[in-house]
Amino acid sequence: MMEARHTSTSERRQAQLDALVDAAERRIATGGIKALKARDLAAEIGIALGGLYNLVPDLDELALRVSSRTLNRLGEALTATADRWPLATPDDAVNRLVAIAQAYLAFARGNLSLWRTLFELRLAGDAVLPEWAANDQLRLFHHIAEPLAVLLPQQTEAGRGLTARTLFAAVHGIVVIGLEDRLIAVPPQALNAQIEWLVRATCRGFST
Amino acid sequence: MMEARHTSTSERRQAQLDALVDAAERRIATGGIKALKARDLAAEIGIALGGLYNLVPDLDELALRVSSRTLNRLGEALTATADRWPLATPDDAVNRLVAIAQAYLAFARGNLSLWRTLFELRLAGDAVLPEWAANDQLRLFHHIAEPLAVLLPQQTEAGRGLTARTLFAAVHGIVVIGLEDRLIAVPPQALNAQIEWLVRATCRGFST
DNA sequence: GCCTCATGTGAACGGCGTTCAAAAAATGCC
DNA sequence: GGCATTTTTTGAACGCCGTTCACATGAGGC
Repeated sequence: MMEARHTSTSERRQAQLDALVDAAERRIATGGIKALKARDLAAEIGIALGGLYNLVPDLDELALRVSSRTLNRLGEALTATADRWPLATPDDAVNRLVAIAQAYLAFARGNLSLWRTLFELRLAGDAVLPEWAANDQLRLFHHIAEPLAVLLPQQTEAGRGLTARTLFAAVHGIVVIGLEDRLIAVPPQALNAQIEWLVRATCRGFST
Repeated sequence: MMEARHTSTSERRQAQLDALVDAAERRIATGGIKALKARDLAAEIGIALGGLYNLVPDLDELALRVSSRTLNRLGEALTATADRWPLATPDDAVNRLVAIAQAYLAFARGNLSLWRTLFELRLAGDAVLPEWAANDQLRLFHHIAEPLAVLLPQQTEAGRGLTARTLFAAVHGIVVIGLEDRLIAVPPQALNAQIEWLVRATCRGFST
């Protein structure tokens, strides 16, 4: 053991785990979740096949860790976009919502495989969602709920949360189907315009 | 060979293929696409393992055939719903669109695993979508485009087609995320109301 | 130096989709 | 019917997969 000085076992394990998640991320980004092979990963980070299971209980959890990273990068992208748009008037709110939706599309386009695995992951039977994953998601919804507070000041927090989820899901639907070449969908070059139209239309729906 | 009289080879092959797709459909409906195992299927329809590949080139195509059935049943469900709603006035059109969207949700709920495999199927690299599959999809969009013609008489056919795709994708997004227990989403009991709200809001967006 | 114990290893296991040489059945011909 | 030829069916075998576990390896305390 002991290749670097002052390196405890747990520190090395953490470094190996980081390398593993790095490798997993690269492989998913290149070849999708189907490209996550135990033997390839072990070879890439220089440990024996069985050693993987000292770092991670199974490959599903590895994909989950990659997804967590992706979700955080998505959050940063949305934050960066939101910060570029003022939020004083209702018009500002609508514009920011449009910008966020389009940033979502841009992120999905630019991180296609990683973004897809966010939703392809179906955990085995027991299906207990780790709480950190839930928190990651809640943080995303905040980006939508915030402008909604300007647009719908009279609504309750819970009501706006529901609206935020609905709006997100609708935009998400356009993006999923639009980026899926197998389906007859909104053509890729029209996606931005259609998303903008949908967001503006639903926002107009608030006032009537 | 020859167990039933006047049964040609090709007729028996067709019967076996039907039995195979039946079995595949049952297994997907029960356990999702992960439950589609070559050995189980062969045993269930009473042929040898290798015999499967006389009926179907691989399991992906089998899943595709099941998906075709599902798509057709979905089409029938939407047709039945559409037929129950008049289409004389713009108000009628909006109401019908809402009804169709909710019928889509109901179908997804009632055929969860089969409906999911419609979208989980990612065909290998070459990615040529069989034309019959494309036609199935086009027929579905017609159900949305038809009311849109009443709502947007001045628009071109192509423009309405684009709107139909966008509207479908948005509703689809709410349904996918809403029926996915892994994600924080619109709670199931609120799905109907949220879908109705979205459809009505976007329809109001047409006139302004 | 030596014992102890945590850590790392890779052969092995069970399961998967798919293939293919060989067996079996059907068909054609006398 | 009997034999040769072709078609169809069979299941053992292949290669790959995720995961496990008996064993080897090396570090830390004495």
